[in-house]
Amino acid sequence: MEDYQLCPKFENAFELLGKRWTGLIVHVLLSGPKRFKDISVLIPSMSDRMLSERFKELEAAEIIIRHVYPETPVRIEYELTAKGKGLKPVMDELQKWADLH
Amino acid sequence: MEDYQLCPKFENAFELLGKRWTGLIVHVLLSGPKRFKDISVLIPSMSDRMLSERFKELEAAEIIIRHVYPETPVRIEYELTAKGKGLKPVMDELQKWADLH
DNA sequence: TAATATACTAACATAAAGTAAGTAATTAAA
DNA sequence: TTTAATTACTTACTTTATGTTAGTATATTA
Repeated sequence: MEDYQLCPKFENAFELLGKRWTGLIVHVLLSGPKRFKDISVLIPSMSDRMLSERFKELEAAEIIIRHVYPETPVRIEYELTAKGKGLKPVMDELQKWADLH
Repeated sequence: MEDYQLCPKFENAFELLGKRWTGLIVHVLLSGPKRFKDISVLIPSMSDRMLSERFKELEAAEIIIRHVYPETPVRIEYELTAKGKGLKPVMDELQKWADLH
């Protein structure tokens, strides 16, 4: 039961970012909405299967929204929500750290 | 081959933090050096097996140092290196985000 | 002598991720 | 008009990562 001596919010945050690909997906979406294919090209080492799964998780966590444009052919874009965009400072600090070390 | 359109340093950073438990371990070590048992108590949902494995990875990445004090019984402490402590701003920003959302 | 503690390791089971192929809808090319 | 190409996925199967349980070596205390 009483499973956390440490902040449960922080734990939840790492349940998301501590999964492979999640951080990179959020990172690339910080530069603007993208289509499925855009991201799979930007992160070629990730499989489509994983991208599809992560999108669903991030949507459920309200970090991204899925927009469907009923054009022909249909266009689907993924965009960060306000909550998702709120991760920018985290990503910026991580980028600084990565550059330094 | 040419596998990244995005910053390889950033990708490497997420190869570490994008693994389960890694972030939480770094986080608790930010409050000072800890013993194996201390951390396993602070993060009870993580198994000893994982802690042991993560310690090795973090040591290899030069994010933590392992100190052996040849007392009786022997005491072993894990401490963040300068590189490890450099992750504090990242963790701080993530904590802010977690509090807000 | 038995029990307790620390810092692990080993063996095995389950869950997550990787790989390869396939699907439905549409458009363009031969 | 069959053939190929594109997007946004899904399905089936394999491999890797993680979880679970138990065990080890060393030492101290009861």
